[in-house]
Amino acid sequence: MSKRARHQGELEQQVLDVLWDAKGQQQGSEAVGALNSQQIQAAIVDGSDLALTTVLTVLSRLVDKELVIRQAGEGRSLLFSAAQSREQHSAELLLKIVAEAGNPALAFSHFADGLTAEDLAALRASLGQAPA
Amino acid sequence: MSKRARHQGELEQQVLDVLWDAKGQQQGSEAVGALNSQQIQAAIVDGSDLALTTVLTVLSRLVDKELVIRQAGEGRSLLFSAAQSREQHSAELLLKIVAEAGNPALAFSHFADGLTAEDLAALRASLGQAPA
DNA sequence: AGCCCATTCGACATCTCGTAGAATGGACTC
DNA sequence: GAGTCCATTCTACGAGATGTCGAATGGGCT
Repeated sequence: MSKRARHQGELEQQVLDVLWDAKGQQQGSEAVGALNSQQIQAAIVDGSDLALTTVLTVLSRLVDKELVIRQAGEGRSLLFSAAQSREQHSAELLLKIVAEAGNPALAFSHFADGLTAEDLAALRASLGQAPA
Repeated sequence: MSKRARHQGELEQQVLDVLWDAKGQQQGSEAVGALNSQQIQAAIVDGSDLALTTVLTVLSRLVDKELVIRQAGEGRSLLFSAAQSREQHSAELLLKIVAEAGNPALAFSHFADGLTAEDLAALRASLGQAPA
């Protein structure tokens, strides 16, 4: 035996991470962080040797969830890329939670209490304000 | 056949909502929003007539997840209550996302862009700052 | 002791996710 | 044009989470 089936979306997350990292280091060219299946397979650390089809299946599911974009590449190959940056994705998750929160103001207050000083400063900065 | 099985955690969410609402309107007494199974069953809108055992099963799973607290009530009955307020729970989710975000500062910036003016003001207020 | 009712157990169905072998189909070769 | 290769797609199965209950249990009460 070898790789115990990861839990709850772990593999999907790893694939997304690979794609996000690729998108991050895009150097001004055209193909913004688009990778083919084998590049993705190779980039998944984990030490485990996942079958290429496994990677493709996951990719396919991520495309269905609109988290990944699939486009034609050289010849019959396909290229995959993250639909958004890691941070845009995080922001979307944050917004969704706020939207579902009964009392956003109260939730924010608890949220602020739990943030590290560093993150707190970053948040203030992104709100375009000087620290209190 | 009748109510098609809700999707992905829908019922658990509804039960939590009932418990959160109950906790919200606690009127200073002792039993802070603690309800018994039938009260919860009755409070679940949905029009569907869920079996009491179904509600109990869900409750039991929520207790395992430590989202709900179970305590002894009158006689052999049990009382259930939300472990935290809806907002504390939201805040926890927000913090978890921030913790997993690669670049919190960037994520915050996208987050702020997506907030409504009202929520933005609330967030600023909770950071102890005056609006820009 | 026997009855009642709240609670707990055990089950089954569906969906999501990990994992991958078999089947397909187009491109390239001879 | 038939044969071969290889990327992609299909199909499948196992495990875990969740929805949904009926059957079995167990503590009180009469």
